[in-house]
Amino acid sequence: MIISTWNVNSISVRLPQLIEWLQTHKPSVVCLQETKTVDEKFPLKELAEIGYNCEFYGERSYNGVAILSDRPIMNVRKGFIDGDADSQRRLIEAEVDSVHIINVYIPNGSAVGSSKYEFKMNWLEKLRQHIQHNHDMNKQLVLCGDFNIATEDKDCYNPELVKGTIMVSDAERESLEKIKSLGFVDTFRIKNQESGEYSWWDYRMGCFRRNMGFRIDHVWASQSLAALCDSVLIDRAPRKKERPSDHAPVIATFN
DNA sequence: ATGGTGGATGGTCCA
Repeated sequence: MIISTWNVNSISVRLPQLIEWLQTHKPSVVCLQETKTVDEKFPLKELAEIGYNCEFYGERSYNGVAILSDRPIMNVRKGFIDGDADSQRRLIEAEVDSVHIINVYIPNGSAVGSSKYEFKMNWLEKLRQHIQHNHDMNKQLVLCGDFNIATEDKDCYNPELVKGTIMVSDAERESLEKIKSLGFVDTFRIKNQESGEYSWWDYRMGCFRRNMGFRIDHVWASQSLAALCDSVLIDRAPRKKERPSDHAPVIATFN
């Protein structure tokens, strides 16, 4: 079973690339972030034509998440249960073949100390409480998406240069670690301890060409599911295309 | 310290 995640930065712009990518890799599940479209305009038919069911939670211009699968998507939930913080659509969850999937687009946070940073920190705490109250870590559970946090120094291109800034600050990492300590494993790190593998590169300053990136897109799994993890790959191919998303897909394969 | 680029949108906001 392949479970993947991809911040597409507009599903309407990226639809041809997404369709090609789905047909190449045939993932059982792909979690999308930054779809940037209202639900009425989600390209349901085009994706159904290539055999994918879709559940989505979008809004105009910003944010938006979706879960696509070639299998039935069950028990879909959108947003936080208490309804708060739903002004931004960043969370969708479902079950596929008895695997519980939580797809998140964690706020970017702009700059440490800004109001958006405060929103990010609050959202992280809200996510932790949500998982603690609504999920069973003893089940097969996935938390994946664009986390907008590089968890270790080796997950960014120049740790000294970016130390303490957005996506790598201690407070962000600690808040994310609290979620991880509920019982998640970073599947990418099960078999790969190397630095220099990133999932996001800024469009500006030729960052991709110079591999100035961050590994901020993650597939985390509960212990029982992580034990079945075969491989995790960051697929840089779509990032090399014309008009790419600034993020690369992450592909996790489970037995 | 600033700017660079890309998407949605229709003058800026967000990343």
